[in-house]
Amino acid sequence: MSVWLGPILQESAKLLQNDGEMESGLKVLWITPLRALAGDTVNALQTSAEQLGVPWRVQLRTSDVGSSAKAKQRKDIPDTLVTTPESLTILLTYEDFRSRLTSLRCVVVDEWHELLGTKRGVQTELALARLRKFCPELRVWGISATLGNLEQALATLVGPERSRDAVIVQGDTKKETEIASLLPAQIERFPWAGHSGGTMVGEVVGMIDQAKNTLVFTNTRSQTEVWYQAILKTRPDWAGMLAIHHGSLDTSVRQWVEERLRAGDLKAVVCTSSLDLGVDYPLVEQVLQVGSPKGIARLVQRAGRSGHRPGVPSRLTFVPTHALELVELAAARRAMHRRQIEARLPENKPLDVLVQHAVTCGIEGSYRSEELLAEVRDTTAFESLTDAEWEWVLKFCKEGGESLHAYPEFHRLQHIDDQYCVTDKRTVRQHRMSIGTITSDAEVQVQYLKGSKLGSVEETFAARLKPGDRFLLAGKLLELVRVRDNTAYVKKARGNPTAVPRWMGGRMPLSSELSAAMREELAAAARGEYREAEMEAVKPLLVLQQKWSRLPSEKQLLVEQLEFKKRHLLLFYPMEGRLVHEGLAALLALRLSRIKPITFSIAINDYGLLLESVEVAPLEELKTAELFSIENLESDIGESLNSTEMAKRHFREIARISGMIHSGFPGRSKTMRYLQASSNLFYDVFAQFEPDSLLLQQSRREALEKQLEWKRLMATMQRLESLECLVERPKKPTPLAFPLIVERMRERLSSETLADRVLKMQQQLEIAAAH
DNA sequence: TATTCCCCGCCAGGGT
Repeated sequence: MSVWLGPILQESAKLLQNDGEMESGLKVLWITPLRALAGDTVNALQTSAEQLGVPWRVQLRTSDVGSSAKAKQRKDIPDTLVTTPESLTILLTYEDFRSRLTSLRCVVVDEWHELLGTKRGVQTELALARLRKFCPELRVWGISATLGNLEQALATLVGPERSRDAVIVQGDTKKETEIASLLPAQIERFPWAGHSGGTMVGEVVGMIDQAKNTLVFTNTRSQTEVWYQAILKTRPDWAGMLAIHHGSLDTSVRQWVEERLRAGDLKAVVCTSSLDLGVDYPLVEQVLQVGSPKGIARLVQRAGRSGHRPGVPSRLTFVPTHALELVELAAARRAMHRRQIEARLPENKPLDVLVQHAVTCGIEGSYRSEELLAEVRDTTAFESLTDAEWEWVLKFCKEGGESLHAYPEFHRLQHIDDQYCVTDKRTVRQHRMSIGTITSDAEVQVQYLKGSKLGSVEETFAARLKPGDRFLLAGKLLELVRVRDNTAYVKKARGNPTAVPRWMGGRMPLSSELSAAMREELAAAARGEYREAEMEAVKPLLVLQQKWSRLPSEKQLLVEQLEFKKRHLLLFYPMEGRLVHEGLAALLALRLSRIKPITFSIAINDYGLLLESVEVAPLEELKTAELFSIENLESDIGESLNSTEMAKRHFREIARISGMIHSGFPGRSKTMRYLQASSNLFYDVFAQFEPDSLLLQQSRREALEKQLEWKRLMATMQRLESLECLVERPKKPTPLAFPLIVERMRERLSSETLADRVLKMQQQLEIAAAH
């Protein structure tokens, strides 16, 4: 970070000097998406200012700043303010803030790639449009990691009007990134399926031992807990030098880990992407990645945690958890060298965020409809907002729309003398408390009886625990004593855990770019070209796939049909990530069952999908074109999946952001059940009284896009339609089929029985392969 | 809703 701040501050100081006499007041506003980054940014900016001889006061404004300090700050404003999008929006609700902005010359948005493509990004766009209106001469700078769509990122940051005159400045030092893999000694003995990577613990411990310090990235929070225990079991002498870091640990625990890491006295930290960003650790020598990186950008980002200095290469070692992940890695490396980094696509017209903004602006002062509309259209997100949509938004803020007008608490905006404003004190207070676009599931805090906090688990997990049950959190074995007031009180325990908490995170699919690169790598293997070390390692398995079935070229789609344990299996391998496969599986099952009434069971992973049935599926009777036709796609999806239920669940987010439901005070959230129940109620009321409500429409659209990757599904179907369909009838489950069959079994078996069964199946297959 | 499944944010005003 310090690499960047110097020149940026110098530039801004120069520009300000050119503007003539320096006024007192706020000059630079620095927006960062991360609170953890804000404190360091303040220090770095203050140091740079002193070195440059610019007598500027730099201050922090986030939730970490106490309310009295915040109140003082509003009267005696510093020269530079470092803040988050949420805190900035709250500032924009104060009527005195506008008058303090006359001296503002420059806004810097740090880590813009993190905000772009999210509703937080849209919130930032709207805030920037306000600031530009208050200070027309404002300069806007963004700092971003490499992205597949930098031009679009720029346009979104500065707004449609100015994007032609805006410029992209790239660093001239090329960062070297080296990616290697821990290759299993014998690929035949290496798991064909699974995800934990347990077989690699020994090798990982060896790697950690050789380096001064290591970050071990895993894909899930529960995986960090399991890996932490596994490493410690192998090397008990590392107790105290090994730490754990993920998003469900208490801030105090995380800060302690970050400080120890910075001081350089930790051997290793097992973490999730909670350490992707944030504080810079020049001391990190080695980065390991356990399991699929899912995308090229993520891989590069994580590698970048090591060698965080100019001129020093970043290095990452990949630890596969099953054989096909080696293909992923080989593909990711080649894509990285071609600079094929994923794009982050900006959100388009999320009206829930606009509803929130319209109320925010009405608190700051009063406005005329056309006036705010023009300002809002000055963002890329709402550039194409129609008059009718805007009228609907205002009406919704004014009287809760068609459905809620009987309830005075939804009459948030008043319309007086052609001006809109908020007058009710309670509305103001409630609105400030619920500003922001991040919605999360209700969690139960976990703390010792003595009082120190450890972190949180999901409500559903806590509900299943009985006093005396033991579970892992923050690398410790804990025993539940009691649950009270949304807090689980625990004490240290001995023995083995009875449960490992699982958190429902997002279901990250393999990115389109990585999927495409993977298909290309497999196609090369089909031609006999094994171009990377990982591909050489996995070669025996791919040769087996070819022998028992086929490896498809990029112009072919492989379909396998086989009988297994008296069931008929139909397997497709589009390699498009799990979300697309989920929609596709439901759709194919529906279209096949129209020809012949069959019930299918479905399994999916990032590589393909499985349809299982008692009777054989009528595959020959459908042409590829009919199977993958995008005609009637929407109604077929609606019929095959419960898309109303999907939209209903998603509506909770929209109801929260648009201010229909409130989650209570920070840290004292109402329970999930309550929130889901009230958002369901709102959904039903809307569906009955205002079925064409724009927020309902948004909910349907977003549910499809976020839970099924709708656009990608359409593109996939068009791609599949044009491919040659290869139908193979292997006698045994092939290496590609195997993980899907395991996935299918998972639903019926406990995890231990499953592990045994997988081992047995694989051994049988190995014997078959030997012959 | 499901279970392998990242991360990120957060009031105000008056009292001591």
